[in-house]
Amino acid sequence: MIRKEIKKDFDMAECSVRNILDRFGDKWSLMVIDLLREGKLRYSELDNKIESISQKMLTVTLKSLETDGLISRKVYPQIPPRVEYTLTELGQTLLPAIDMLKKWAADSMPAILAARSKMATPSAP
Amino acid sequence: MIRKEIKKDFDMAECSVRNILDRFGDKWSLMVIDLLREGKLRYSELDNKIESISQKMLTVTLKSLETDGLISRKVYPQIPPRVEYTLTELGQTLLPAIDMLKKWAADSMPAILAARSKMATPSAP
DNA sequence: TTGAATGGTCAAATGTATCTGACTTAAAAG
DNA sequence: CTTTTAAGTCAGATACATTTGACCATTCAA
Repeated sequence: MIRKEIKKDFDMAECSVRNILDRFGDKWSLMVIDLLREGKLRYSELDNKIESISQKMLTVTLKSLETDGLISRKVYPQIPPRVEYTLTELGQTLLPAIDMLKKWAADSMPAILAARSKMATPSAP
Repeated sequence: MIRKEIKKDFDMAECSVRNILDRFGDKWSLMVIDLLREGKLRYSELDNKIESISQKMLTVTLKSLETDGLISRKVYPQIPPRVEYTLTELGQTLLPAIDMLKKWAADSMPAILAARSKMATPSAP
């Protein structure tokens, strides 16, 4: 997402790993979706929970997720403004896949760390 | 992956979406794994199948996947050289998650495209 | 003796995702 | 009259992923 390639909108025929990464391979999109799984969150709440994100990227990420119909944005015409974000039904359908990835990461971490330290000492004396 | 953050090796406790993206959020890693699902492939075969990848990025991607124990690299001491890459068992465990993502993308594409065109014409005239 | 093929490496240039910091709007509180 | 708040916007700088193009070693075939 965010990239130009998206506009080249995705090739129904190919539907490869590339399309997924074009959408979610950025730094924040999946994280925002994951945070919204429990319900509504305001802009500032997301900002606090993620901490390291810049305002600009939070705005950009939320906008692109909204454009794709994965989250919805509700504005309350108050002062100061109040904006709440929730997952749409479409957005919710992504959660099982995210969970699977998270589970894979949790299960595989020991093996990955082991492989990595093996590379550090390639059967050295 | 490839980024520095990886070295900061990943926080067993957090195990969030971030760790996954730090590993696979790049442009090529998941694609390589997906291509290797059917069996061995030589360097040049991967190069041909992906087309748009540069030699350098193919090398870098393969090396980092090997370091993480997801693929294995077998060199045949011939001239000209022959190098074959295969998924390790660990690498294979990632396939179901990839499949789930691909299925999600295929299923959700119509809805995403619809949402996107709705944003293009926000109930205008 | 030149060229092709394989699996690379390296330096430098490019592209683009992301960050920083300043600014905005409107009302309400001090 | 100044500050605070929420949810942004904008310009400019930075970081880093990726590409381009040159190069290497070795052997066989022309």
